[in-house]
Amino acid sequence: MPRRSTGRVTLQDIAERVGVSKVTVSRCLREPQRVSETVRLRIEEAIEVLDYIPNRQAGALSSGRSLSVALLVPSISNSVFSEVQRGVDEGLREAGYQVLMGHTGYSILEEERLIDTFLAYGVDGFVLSSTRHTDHAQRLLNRAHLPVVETMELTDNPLDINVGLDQRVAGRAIGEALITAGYRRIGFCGARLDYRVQQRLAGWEDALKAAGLSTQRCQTTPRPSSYRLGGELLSAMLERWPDMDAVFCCNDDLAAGALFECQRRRLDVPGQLALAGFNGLDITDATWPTLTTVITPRRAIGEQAARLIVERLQGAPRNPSRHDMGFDIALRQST
Amino acid sequence: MPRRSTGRVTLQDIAERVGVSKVTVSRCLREPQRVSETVRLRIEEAIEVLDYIPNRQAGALSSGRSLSVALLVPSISNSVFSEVQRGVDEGLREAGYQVLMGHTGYSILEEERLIDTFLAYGVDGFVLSSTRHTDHAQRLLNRAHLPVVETMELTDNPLDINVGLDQRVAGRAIGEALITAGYRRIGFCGARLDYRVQQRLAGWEDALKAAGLSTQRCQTTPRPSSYRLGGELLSAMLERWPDMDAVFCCNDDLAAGALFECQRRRLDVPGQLALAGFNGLDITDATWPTLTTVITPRRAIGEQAARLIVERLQGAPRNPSRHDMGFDIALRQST
DNA sequence: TGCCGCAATGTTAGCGGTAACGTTCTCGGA
DNA sequence: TCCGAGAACGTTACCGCTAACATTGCGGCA
Repeated sequence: MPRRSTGRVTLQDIAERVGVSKVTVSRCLREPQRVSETVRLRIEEAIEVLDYIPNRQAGALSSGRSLSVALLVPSISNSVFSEVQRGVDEGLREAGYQVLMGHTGYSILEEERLIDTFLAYGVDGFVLSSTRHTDHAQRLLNRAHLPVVETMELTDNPLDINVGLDQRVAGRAIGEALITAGYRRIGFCGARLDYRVQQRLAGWEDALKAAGLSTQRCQTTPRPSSYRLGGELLSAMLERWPDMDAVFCCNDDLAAGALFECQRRRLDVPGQLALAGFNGLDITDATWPTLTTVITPRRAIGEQAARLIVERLQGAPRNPSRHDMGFDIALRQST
Repeated sequence: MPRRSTGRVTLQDIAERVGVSKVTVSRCLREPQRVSETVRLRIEEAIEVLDYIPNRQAGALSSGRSLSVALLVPSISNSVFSEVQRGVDEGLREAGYQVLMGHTGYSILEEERLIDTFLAYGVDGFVLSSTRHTDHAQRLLNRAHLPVVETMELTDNPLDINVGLDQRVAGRAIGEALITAGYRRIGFCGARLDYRVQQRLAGWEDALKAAGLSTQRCQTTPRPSSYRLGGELLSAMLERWPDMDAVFCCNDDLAAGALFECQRRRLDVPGQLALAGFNGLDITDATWPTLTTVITPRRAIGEQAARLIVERLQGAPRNPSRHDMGFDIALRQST
């Protein structure tokens, strides 16, 4: 007994109904202008009537192209990446590609696992949100000969394409902005401490050292960021360094949490303590006082990544490149 | 000239290296206990050495199962759904399924498009985050004979499985909580006005009417929620109804934004105005004052959805059902 | 001794598409 | 009249994997 089909409508069903071969139907879907008007109309009608849904697995298997691209982000709940995702999604959808998203939970091992999974699914390209990967992951990506974009931070050794901003320069810039604003006893508070946060910390140190200021007021933890953690870290810092006059928080969540803690303590911001965040999330422009932050071009990063991937998928040659998308300092009420 | 292969390592390559047929290799991957120890070890070694990655498209095409499930959420940036996503993801991954996520932007037309896309990709099931769909989407889902879970709200007419909470009852509960706390001139502010928000609004009206209170203080807009919008809506409401003593915001983003606006106006919360939100996002427990809210079991909803999908994928019969996951009222400092 | 059963592996025939090449037919120009 | 070029459609052979069934070999038991 032959294996029975899944029961779904196939190209063959359309072909039989119209009285042509299934290649003609396939052609009609991919290059309509190569099929005569009359046949095309009848095929389109049959597709409509039978609710035909092409089987992409079969198509991909046969053509070697899946028309999908994987986007790996560290965390879905972190709104930082939802903007990147939007940019990527929009750009790729226009070109007819579907974005498949995975989240690594900030773990390069999990990233490796996902790269493996999505390679198994036959994606045509990858957008990663870091430049740090396991050796095995790098090997897999190199062997696959697919376009790969590493986003968010910049690196001197891109796997392929690199789109992001210099996190260290940005950290230095916000440090300098605080110094320019007159603050002298500036703290840093950081959570998670992934590579990007470390870079921001290094930039903050650069700025303070260049101005001859102490970099000792530095409170970090490997725990994941959250509003509450921002409050906790700030409390610990106020305890250790009561004279602190400003804090650069490694991201906006911590900064907002720190602000709430100040409100709880009836500590005037920026009168008694100035606060700065990083990323430019919506909340920084909504709180009272509004929060000074570094606005990162996340959407633009996503769009650029999509553009470069599409270019490559449409035949552009492999050409390792680095795209610095810059950043903006938004000086707001909190400093 | 025959079509050349993609150059990727295939089952055949492994088979040749080990000196067995490719079926044995395939079997070794799917049912290791059915292959002799010696052969198994040699196959595993070959897989390791050659960095073999199975081609899921081919596997899915042949077996009719893709080991993937689609999860459609309205918005990725809305942290409400990231918890659902985590629950779904965890549950499905354990069972060996990959979650493919799509976002509908709160549009049922876009949902329809995504259902079509993911059917083309051959997913084995769907988790939707609403009970509202286009007719065509419903037809597609019914015809596909796949397990489908509609989450978040409850419905009397589930497509298949329904896991959520009664949004109207929850809206009523928070209304009653405000009344019990002594508030009498209670407002409602809502954005987006999707079905769930409408239900919460109806619940709020139920509560107020039952207590003989006026339901006129109701400010809504179709615009999407944001912190800033919460501030804008509150401003408009204070203008129209200066005597208002409490506001139930349809979600936590609006509530937080309203709180920030109160701080800006030096309006004491809850002294001069009480605020309540909906969902129980992290921020509600971090602000000063902390925000009263309805805690929805989003993670549990996701986990339950995953459990029920897996059950069905493992052979349980179709059995339309409704699972009320309840909610909790968290009375905090803002009321 | 012969036969059965089972473990281990192989053979065959697809799954639903698409690339590459073949065939048919029409039509215009030398 | 004949030939050649396209347009329009068909045939064939895969893509890489797996379901279903076939085969082999060995041990145990009547």
